[in-house]
Amino acid sequence: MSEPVKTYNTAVEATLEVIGGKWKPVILFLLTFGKKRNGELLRLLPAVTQKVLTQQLKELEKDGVIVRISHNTVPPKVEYELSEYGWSLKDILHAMCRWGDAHIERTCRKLANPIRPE
Amino acid sequence: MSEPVKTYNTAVEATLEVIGGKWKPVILFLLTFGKKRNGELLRLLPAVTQKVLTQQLKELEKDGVIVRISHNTVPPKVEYELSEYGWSLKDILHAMCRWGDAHIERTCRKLANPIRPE
DNA sequence: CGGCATCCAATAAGATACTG
DNA sequence: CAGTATCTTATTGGATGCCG
Repeated sequence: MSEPVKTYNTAVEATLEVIGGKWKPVILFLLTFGKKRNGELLRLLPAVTQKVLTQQLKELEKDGVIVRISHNTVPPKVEYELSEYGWSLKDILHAMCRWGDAHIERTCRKLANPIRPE
Repeated sequence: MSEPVKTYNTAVEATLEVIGGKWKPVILFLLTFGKKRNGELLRLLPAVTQKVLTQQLKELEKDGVIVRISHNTVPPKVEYELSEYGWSLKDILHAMCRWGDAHIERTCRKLANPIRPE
């Protein structure tokens, strides 16, 4: 009944298992600029629904790359932040950001509301 | 009828549009070790079917990061290689490989047939 | 060998309503 | 505010057979 030990053919596959979700790299990237609340993430990612966001956050938490901080207040306040382990993804995330910038330039597309550190 | 200009909220999204497919980073990573034939890729990625592989390769070609080389022989021979633009993804791919190595270590999983340069 | 077409199953995502 | 539950639709993926 216990999980069989997973094997991979390339190490890249192991990485994808953690950050391979459609929105995970973007969420993690946003968190490199600091803690974010659920509602903030929804505003920053207009194309993502509450359901999908919750799913992705739960998986990221289960994989130990983010931490969920629930303040017991009324109204509720929940914050998400990168865990120490999550910070080890910074190189990948920022490389993806740099490549994306160049790719947008190349394809004549646009950054609507470039998100940069506050 | 023409494609509207896409806009993004983060540059990371633009990157994901190119390498966001489930197998794309792995395929690209394998190609950093040199040209590969269709059949080779199928062998290296036992979990991927011909149909899915073909799809991913086509999209990568359309996005300009790989090149399809079709030799007009019998039997047919088709090779795929990184384009010059595709090589600009190297930093991301190798960062993903390094992180995956560490993650496998951390989670006590295994690399079945570690793929390294020939 | 490499790849396409078809059909069908599995999974992911959207809409809406409701709750502590 | 930050979710959950349920239902429905859309997208993705597997299996099989055929073709240049």
